[in-house]
Amino acid sequence: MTLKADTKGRILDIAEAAVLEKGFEATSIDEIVAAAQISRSGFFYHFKDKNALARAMLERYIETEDKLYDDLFARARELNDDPLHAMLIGLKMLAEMLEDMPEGHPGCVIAATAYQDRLFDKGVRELNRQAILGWRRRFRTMFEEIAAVYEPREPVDLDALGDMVSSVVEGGLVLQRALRESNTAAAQIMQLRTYLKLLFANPPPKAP
Amino acid sequence: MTLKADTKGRILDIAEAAVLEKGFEATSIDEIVAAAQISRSGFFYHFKDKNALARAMLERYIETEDKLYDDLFARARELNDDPLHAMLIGLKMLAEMLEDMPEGHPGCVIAATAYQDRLFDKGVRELNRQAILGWRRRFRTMFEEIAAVYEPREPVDLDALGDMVSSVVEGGLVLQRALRESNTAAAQIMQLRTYLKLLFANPPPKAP
DNA sequence: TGTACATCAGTGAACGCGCGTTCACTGATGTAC
DNA sequence: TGTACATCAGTGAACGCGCGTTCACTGATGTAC
Repeated sequence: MTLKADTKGRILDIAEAAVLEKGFEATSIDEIVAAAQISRSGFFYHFKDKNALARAMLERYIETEDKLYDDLFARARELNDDPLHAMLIGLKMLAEMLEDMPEGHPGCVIAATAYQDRLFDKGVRELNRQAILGWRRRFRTMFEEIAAVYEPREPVDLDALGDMVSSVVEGGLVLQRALRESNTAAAQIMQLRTYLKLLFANPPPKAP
Repeated sequence: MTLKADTKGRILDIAEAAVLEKGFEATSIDEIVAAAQISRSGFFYHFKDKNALARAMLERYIETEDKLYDDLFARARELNDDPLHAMLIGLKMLAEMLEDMPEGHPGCVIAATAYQDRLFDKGVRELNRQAILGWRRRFRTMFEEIAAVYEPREPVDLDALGDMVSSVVEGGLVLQRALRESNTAAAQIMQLRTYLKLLFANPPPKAP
């Protein structure tokens, strides 16, 4: 990994932005290498074919997103040790983050590839699937912790509730892109937050 | 519109299915005409170019979806004249409909094109935008009616709540596609339903 | 310190295939008088 | 009822351009002895 160049990372940045605007098939290697200021063969030095680019793009995106969630909810937990309040703080921070992006959040690579999955091999599709399942587990664990303290007011499937974080983000981003607004996704996260407040409104059974 | 043929409708059916699997650019006119059993030039008799296909596809999809919402929530309202309960019944029916599709719901054309919008002209993008805004208005009106009877327990932005129906459907479908499950979207709608139950749980102020 | 070789990060030219689109044409059905 | 013309729903061949991929090659840097 050279300091100055990092051509591979540059290619991935360019590809990601282009894929979110036009889709994978419509993003040509020619346009990528032109923007990255290398030759076509330079591209094939880094990626054996176009599918390898898709896989690398997804792997990097998932890693980044996982780390973001790790950091964000860890910080939230530092601010308040109660699992419910930590979750509410984390969602607020997530909403603020999305709203503060100058050009609006560009969208989610997972959603983009989910609607083009026949273009990719089984490995890429499985990567996508595992990412979503990972988020389900992540948030389910957090909701279990909350439900152990605050009894839910309505019966609730914790897997579905875990999925709801991803679902609301993905749905919000679809709407935001289609509307060409910049705060739709943040508003949807705030709705989820209100839902959780109402769902877990019962005070802890035993206050020490 | 010939009875036997309806070639144009057949083309749109085939194109829609293909676009949801691979995206618009990767769906070739050749594969469409092969499936529709006409020649390439037959395609260009019905659509002046590929962008016209996209527009027609979206127009038809939006019309179908609007009619579906019209029918579904009208039926729900017939079953219960209370606006809240009608909404809850409507959402349940929507969830059941999604869950009962044998192959799982194929996905939403709006979402697919939202992540490929640079491929289309301004007209198509605006069509997309207006569809989402139409759904926002539709559901906002219904929520206003509900809020006039049941005071919300938490302050809530009714535009965002209106968007939430689309958002949860879109998000659920993204997850469902990525997971290759068939009931994810339905489960998300049921979460929204629980949210609404909690949000509008206060009984009507004046029972007659 | 010098030399030999290996690896890294590319270049430039060429390939053939598939794509969207155009064009002149056609046979069946509908309409005017 | 017959004829002339128009419209509908296509066909078949050809077009040129852009795409992903391959191949032989290269100059700079790193490593072994």
